[in-house]
Amino acid sequence: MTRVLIVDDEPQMLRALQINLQARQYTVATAPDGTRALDDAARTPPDAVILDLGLPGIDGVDVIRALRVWSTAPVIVLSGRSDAADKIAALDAGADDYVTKPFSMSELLARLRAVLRRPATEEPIAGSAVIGDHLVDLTSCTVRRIGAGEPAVRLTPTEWRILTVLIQHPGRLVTGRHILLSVWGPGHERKTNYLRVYLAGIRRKLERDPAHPRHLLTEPGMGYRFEP
Amino acid sequence: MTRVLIVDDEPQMLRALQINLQARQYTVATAPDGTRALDDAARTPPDAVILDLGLPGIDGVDVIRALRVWSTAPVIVLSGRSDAADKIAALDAGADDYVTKPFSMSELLARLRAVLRRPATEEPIAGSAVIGDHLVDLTSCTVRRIGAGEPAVRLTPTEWRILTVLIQHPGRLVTGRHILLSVWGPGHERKTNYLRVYLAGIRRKLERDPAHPRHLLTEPGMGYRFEP
DNA sequence: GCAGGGCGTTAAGGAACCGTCAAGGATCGG
DNA sequence: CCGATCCTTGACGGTTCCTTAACGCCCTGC
Repeated sequence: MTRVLIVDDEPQMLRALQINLQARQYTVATAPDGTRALDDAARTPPDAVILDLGLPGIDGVDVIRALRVWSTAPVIVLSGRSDAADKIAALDAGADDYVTKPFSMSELLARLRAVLRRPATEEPIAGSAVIGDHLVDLTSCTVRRIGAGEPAVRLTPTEWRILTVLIQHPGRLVTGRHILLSVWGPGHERKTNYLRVYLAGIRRKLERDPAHPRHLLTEPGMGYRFEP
Repeated sequence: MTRVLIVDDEPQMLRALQINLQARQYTVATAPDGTRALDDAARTPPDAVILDLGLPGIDGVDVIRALRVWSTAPVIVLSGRSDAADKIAALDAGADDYVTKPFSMSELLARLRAVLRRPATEEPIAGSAVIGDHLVDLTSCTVRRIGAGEPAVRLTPTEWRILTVLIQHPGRLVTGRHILLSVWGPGHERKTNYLRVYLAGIRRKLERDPAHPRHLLTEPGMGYRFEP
């Protein structure tokens, strides 16, 4: 059964969506704000998320980002605002579609079918990894020194994105081109010097001996590999 | 470089899209109608398609269906019609997104980034093979010594490409010309000495007795054969 | 027996790649 | 406005890899 998480603070809208989805045999979970949505998603991972942007508390775009750290479930954004800037922010944060209110229920259902159609969830995503004597946790974006409890190391946003790509393919080779596409987007495939700079930084922060890495390996001419 | 096929019958719109996409480093192909779009897509498969629904000739929805028979490239539909019924028809035919005119160019670009973000790569069929006491895994580009867990052997990019060609035709003869074409491309069919050098290197790394190979065999005057 | 072609092996030069450092620009918050 | 942080960019030295040439072996046909 396909599991859909609906996040909306208006009870009416929540109820309307819930009824329509359940009538189509979807399993529905609901949350009234971003915090509880992330909580529910972490406990029982959904197959898709319908997310209202006008939430109390956390900003909707931040909810998408937090979700994208560990989940690839498609996210359809609902919003009353039709500004291009809002749409771009949500889509670039990781949303799969953006629907402005008022919307047709049957259109929303068609868009839901569209995002669910693609090759369901691929490989289970690793949420954490051990590098050197550090525990890297992608779900909470923290690095703790093993033994000590203090988050001694801080990584920059770009460093997190690169690490995420590598850790999500444990043991496998990841080409430089793939990292550049995932992190910087199309048009940056040639800037291999970025990788050199950032990998050096990440290794300096995490590896025990940055000059002789044991987990973040370089395959000359091929790319990089995270070796658990 | 990401390749985008734009299908639109209005030269103005076509040109505007083309300029904007090329400025973002996309490779752009264009087609004025459905027939030529399908033709172009079949010849050089695009990574994404932007499709105007108001086309002369074939109906846009049929173009989507025809494309979906063999391609999984994401399709973004442009349309002047905002009826829910039209959207549903296009989305259920296999489109990934539906944008109504007039639209913001930056929004369209964001939606393009969103649909291109997905798994992106249908992985080329790969496999694994046992050579000597080594397990060669093409999907992760690793060589592990059977028994031990350490990846003791490292192969260079060219060695991987040659091995891939051979392993993907197990038990069958592969001509030297075919390997040279696959690995070095057209114009290098005569450089058979490359093969001698690299096959020697691969055998030295993988075969138990490189002088008397048991898996990477030479067929004198013909080519090479991978014997599982 | 001998010449010749195809193949295996080795070594060296040059190109491409990678790690490192440092400086300049962009962005954000105070 | 200023400082801090992060991203971008260029340069340099070291390493790996690709290319090329040379030499020896084996087999074949004469």
